[in-house]
Amino acid sequence: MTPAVESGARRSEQAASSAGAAERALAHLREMLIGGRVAPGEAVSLRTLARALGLSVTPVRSAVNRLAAEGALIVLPNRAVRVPVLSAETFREITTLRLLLEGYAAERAAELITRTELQAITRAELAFRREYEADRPDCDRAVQLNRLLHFTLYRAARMPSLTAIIEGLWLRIGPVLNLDMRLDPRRLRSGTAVRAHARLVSALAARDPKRARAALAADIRAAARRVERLGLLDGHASRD
Amino acid sequence: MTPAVESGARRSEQAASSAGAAERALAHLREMLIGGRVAPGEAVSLRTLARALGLSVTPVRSAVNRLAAEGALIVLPNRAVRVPVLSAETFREITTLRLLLEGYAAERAAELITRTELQAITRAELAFRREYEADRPDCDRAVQLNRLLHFTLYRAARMPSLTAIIEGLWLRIGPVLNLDMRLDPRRLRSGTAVRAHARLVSALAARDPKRARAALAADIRAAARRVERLGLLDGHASRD
DNA sequence: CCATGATGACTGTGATCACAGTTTTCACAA
DNA sequence: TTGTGAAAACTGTGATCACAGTCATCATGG
Repeated sequence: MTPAVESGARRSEQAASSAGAAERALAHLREMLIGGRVAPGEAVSLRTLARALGLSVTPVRSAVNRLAAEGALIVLPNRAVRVPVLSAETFREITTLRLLLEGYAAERAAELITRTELQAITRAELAFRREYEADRPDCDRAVQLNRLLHFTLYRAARMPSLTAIIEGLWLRIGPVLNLDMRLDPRRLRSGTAVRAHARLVSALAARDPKRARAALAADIRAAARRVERLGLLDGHASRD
Repeated sequence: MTPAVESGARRSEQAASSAGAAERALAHLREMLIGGRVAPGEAVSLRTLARALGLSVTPVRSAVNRLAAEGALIVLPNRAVRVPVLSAETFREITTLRLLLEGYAAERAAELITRTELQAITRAELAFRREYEADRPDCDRAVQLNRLLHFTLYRAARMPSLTAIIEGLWLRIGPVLNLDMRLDPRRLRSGTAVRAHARLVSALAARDPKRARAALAADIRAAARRVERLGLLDGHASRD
């Protein structure tokens, strides 16, 4: 695999994931982005990342290129790679697309969802609510649960390509959404989000497409409003 | 740039496009795919392609990876790269998404389109119709005009991310759509397509979103019906 | 004539290096 | 202290090579 004597590469850590190195780098970056563990505007270095993952630059570059193609990363004219800072305009466009696509997915899911899937969503909703009602909520876990809830819903629509497109959108808004969630002192979101989630679950149980869509739309719109209000976008009215 | 004495690489052909090598490879592949110049199931070799383009495998691999990420190419378990053969199911899913997304774009475009853009679309429509009414229609040109017509429409919706997503869908169905158009002895398509295009232009001129969407939907549905009827999909009822 | 096995030409992947920039840093002078 | 400039350390990119695996070809033995 390595022409030289596998000098710098860690073979020991390879056992962590049996997949290819490029896939591992991609998964890592995706997790960073949609988990909001990187801030918008932050620089990403191929070599640094490669060293951190115990890989060479080749698979890392492959992953970065893919993400850049989806708009989840940008390469500046300098060719430097950064996490993009969304303009208000771009953010609104993505929100519109989310309403269209995730709304459609919710409608279909309401018709096609299985009992098992509904149970999974219900469990996620419960855990999410509990996390936010806790004294010291764990942001990482809440983000993860929110994602689980949404994507089991989307997968229930039985349209893999649609799910993939939605994932692409989440990848782009992940940093701002979760930057927000981290900055948020307490539960600016939880109120509306928890309510919307509850309505969603109830609509799914009733197999009511319209209500499912409405509930999801409320969730999306609330999150969007919050982000815009906090001024995390490029038209930065960040007060301080 | 090249560590060795730039042995195999052609520096002479580089003047063709000033962009990076990876971008050139990507553009080439995209053109092949959405132009339908490669057949579904056809194999793609990195080294062969690199040699054809006068590049090394690195930029070609980058391009292939991106396309594979979008589903426009697939890597088999053998790791061999091929143009995917769409299953009927996948094709129907993409058609559904096209109706949703391109339909939405058409609605917005009907409201936002400028006079210049409308003129461009009108011109494309005229040229497209003439091409099909010709004695010996030029398939390549017809495909190109069709694409021009659709995408100036989508761009008129002023949602770059939406346009990008639609491009991704076209990339995946390009091979079958145009394989069809090449196989098609004459104008199975032209009738409905030309009619739909005409209705589209008229709706745009009237700035009527609903009619624009309906006309576009008719176009998409007609193309989908044709592909399914010809049995170009994975549930291959290919008679011979 | 057909089955079979070995060899050789392919496949993509990953590591490494050379390169051309850009950015940062840091020393030196005004 | 502040400007200025040179150098060093970084940035991504592309080419090349070593590798492991698959596939096809073809010779050989039945």
